Amino acid sequence: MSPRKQSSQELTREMIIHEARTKFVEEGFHQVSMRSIAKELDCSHGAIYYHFKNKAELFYVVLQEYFLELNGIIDEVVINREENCTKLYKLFISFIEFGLNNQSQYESMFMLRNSEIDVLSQEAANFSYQKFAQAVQTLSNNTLLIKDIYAVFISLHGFVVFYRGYATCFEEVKDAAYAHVDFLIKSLSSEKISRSNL
Amino acid sequence: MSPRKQSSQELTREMIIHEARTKFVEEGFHQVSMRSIAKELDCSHGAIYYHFKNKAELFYVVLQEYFLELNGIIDEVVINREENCTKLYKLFISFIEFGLNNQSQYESMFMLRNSEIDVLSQEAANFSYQKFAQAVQTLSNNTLLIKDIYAVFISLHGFVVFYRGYATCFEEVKDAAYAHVDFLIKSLSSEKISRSNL
DNA sequence: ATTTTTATTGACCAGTGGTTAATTAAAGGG
DNA sequence: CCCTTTAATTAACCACTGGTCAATAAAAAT
Repeated sequence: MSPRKQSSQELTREMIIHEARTKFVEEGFHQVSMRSIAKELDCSHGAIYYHFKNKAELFYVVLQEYFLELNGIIDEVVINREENCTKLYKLFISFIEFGLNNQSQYESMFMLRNSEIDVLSQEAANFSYQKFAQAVQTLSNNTLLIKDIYAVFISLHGFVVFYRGYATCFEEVKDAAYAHVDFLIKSLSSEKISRSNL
Repeated sequence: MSPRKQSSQELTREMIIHEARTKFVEEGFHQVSMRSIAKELDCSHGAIYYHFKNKAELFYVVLQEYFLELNGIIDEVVINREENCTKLYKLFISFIEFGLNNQSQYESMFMLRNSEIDVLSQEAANFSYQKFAQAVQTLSNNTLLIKDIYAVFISLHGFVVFYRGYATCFEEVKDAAYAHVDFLIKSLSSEKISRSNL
């Protein structure tokens, strides 16, 4: 009856991305179906496959924005004019805050395994981690061991993963977050003193 | 043609659980379909629904075993005749080891959110955590704060979640695990000294 | 005006979790 | 031993999922 719409209402890549992002943020990768996106855009789901190879590729594009956002947050903290140790603290908290205020995104960015989408975004995830590690290194005046930075990252990751789904936003668990970061910084601090024999 | 099989080859709850467990361990909750289990058992997938309300309930039963296994591991470490600090170290390593050597199970036990199965196993997960916390408390001669024990648990959790999918077993990342646990214990140790003003 | 390209549809595929009427084997009762 | 009841199973069905593709019509190029 009507293959190809009139140009005024033609589907664009941006329209799809926009709708995908909206639903993705609300429901997460697995809960959003290509058909539900198509329905919202008043088109058949087949049309989306003309613009994107598959679901993973579509959401990979959406995810890019959030990797950029996270990277921007890291930059922002480092650039601030404050004490290094204050900035370090804020960096850790900001990471957790991002994770818990963007739970669907965080899941696809750092948690999914063997699901097509993570294969694509693995590089971006790695880059964000490198950025994080570099920031920590800088803010600590290069006094930290790489493996300890890794340990911090993994521990922050654990916090986000643990509270995800249980808390709906950072605000709800900020006290626990502060305590967790305190705990990690305590370890980092004791490193500088007692570590030289291992 | 043949509703109801002859008693010699009737389906039992145990047969289903056994097959479900096998596939579950290999592929994980979401990858295993009720139909694939049925196929292996030479029955229709509808038959499984006679024995189990739904997929979540079936795998919940399977998961119980692994909660017990984890609890057993915790007990074992505590009971050993060794230095408390050695046991504490082993407890942390054992948790990571369990997580990485039982990745599919760990995912359903501690990672899934809002997927029916986690609602059922939340209680068991909480119990296992309590057991872990109690063990830590005991092994540290009650010198630790609850929130620090929480922080350790979350950080260990982070390690498992992070390496899951990337490593196929504990052995592959044991060095990183040792370093991570070192990092956490360093924080716990410094607690005892410097913590009294917060 | 005609051809070519581009975007879209809708039917289709194989798969998912889950339900249910119909059926038959087994168990229980007289 | 027959008959009824109960328990277990099947197959067809539902509404979904991601993904493909021939047919088609609008738009662009000639």
